[in-house]
Amino acid sequence: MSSRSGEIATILTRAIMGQRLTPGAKLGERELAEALGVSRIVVRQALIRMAEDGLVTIERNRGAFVSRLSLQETLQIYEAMTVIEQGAAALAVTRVGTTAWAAIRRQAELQRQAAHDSNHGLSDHLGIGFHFDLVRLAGNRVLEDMHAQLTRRVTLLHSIYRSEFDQCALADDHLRILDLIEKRQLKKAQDLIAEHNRVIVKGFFLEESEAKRPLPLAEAIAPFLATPA
Amino acid sequence: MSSRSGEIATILTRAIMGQRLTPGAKLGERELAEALGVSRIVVRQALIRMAEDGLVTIERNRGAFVSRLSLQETLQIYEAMTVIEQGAAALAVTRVGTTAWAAIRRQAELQRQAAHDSNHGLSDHLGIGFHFDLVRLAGNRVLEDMHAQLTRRVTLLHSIYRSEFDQCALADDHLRILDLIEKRQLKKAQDLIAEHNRVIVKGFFLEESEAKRPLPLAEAIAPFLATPA
DNA sequence: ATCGTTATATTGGAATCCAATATACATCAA
DNA sequence: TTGATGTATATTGGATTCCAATATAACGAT
Repeated sequence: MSSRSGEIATILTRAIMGQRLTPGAKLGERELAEALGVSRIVVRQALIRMAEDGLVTIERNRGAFVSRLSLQETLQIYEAMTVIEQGAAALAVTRVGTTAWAAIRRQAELQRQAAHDSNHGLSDHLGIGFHFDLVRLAGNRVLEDMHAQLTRRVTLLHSIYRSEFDQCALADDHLRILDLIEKRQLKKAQDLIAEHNRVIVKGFFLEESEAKRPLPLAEAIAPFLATPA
Repeated sequence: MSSRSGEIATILTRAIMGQRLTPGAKLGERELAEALGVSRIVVRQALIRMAEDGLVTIERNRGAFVSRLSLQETLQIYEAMTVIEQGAAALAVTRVGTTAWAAIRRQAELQRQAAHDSNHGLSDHLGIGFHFDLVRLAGNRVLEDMHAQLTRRVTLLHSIYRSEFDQCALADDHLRILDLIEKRQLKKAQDLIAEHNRVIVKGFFLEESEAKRPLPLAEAIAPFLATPA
């Protein structure tokens, strides 16, 4: 990112994705400017960027807050993600057999291993990566960017709801999706993608997590200040 | 829009969509600030917004320009639009028979009339509206917004390439798409959507239009200064 | 004509200032 | 005590001014 405000936006986005800034948190300009060592203007520009992305909500004369997702918005985001992933699956058919295809398959199997070994952290990480990689297989940057944006927005959910997933089932789904695409059973693959995402959404709303105590702003962003490549 | 920069962004977006600001046009901060009667800061924030949207490209220390679309980007945008419209079609199946459905059907038939009467302007207008309405039928705001963004971006093409479409064929496609959805032949409907969009893309690249002389900035945005509701 | 140098203009950003307004606080009435 | 009202304060949105970095243009020398 060549601009200061872009860097700031990246830092704040990381803080949100890392669940150190949770929905509803106030993002005061002065406070952020001080914590980040930049002027208010740059902070504001960063917040505008993030508002455009949907991660932040700016209220006139009240300031910026980490966005809250309504139930309806959540459902619509997941529905949109499903649409994109289904489309990506259709486009990815032509990629079967490439090295990229082999890679995603390997990852999916690693995830299955991790899930069966109850390595929740790794399994979760690989699971998220799968959806990413599937879209990347489509070879369409525009689609990829839109999907990434939706992914960022649903991260807001993780900060509120604590979900209990059947990691094994999810990992198995991933492998089955790949199988179906390989066998050119696109319709079935797309149906499974839809079902798979429905399960994920349901997982979120089964139980609401205890409210996490919000961190002080400066503390929340601290780990992300050093901007590694 | 509650913020000044949002209003400015809207004005500039309209100017681009109205093809008064064409790809490559320099959007000088000072010049715009003067023409719009606001400070440079607000203009910059507006440009940042639009850059996030893809309509504007900001180059470090060089300024903002109306984005140019590469051939590859164009293809990917249309591919993404196709994916979204196909997904929307799937979701719209449940809307068959509603008043909204009747409305889009009426519009599509109006377009066919206009096309057969060689009323190019009206036909074109209704044709664009069709794709919009189809996505709106899905009842998913997130999907709708993404589609609208892609639509804004492809407008950049209109400013460069002059296309010769077979308006009648396009209008007929629209009606056939509706027919297929009504008959629950989703796969065929989606295939037709894909083919339909492929034809549109091809139409753009058949012949390059004469270069339009760029308007002076102030003149370009003049018609959009009065912001009607 | 080509290359290097200088001059100029523009951007990116900081610091300061101010109006509008939302929130908090205090005061007062029931 | 509780509710309503008015005041104080803090924050935002924006304007203005200033400056460094740098890209572009103008210019001159070879």
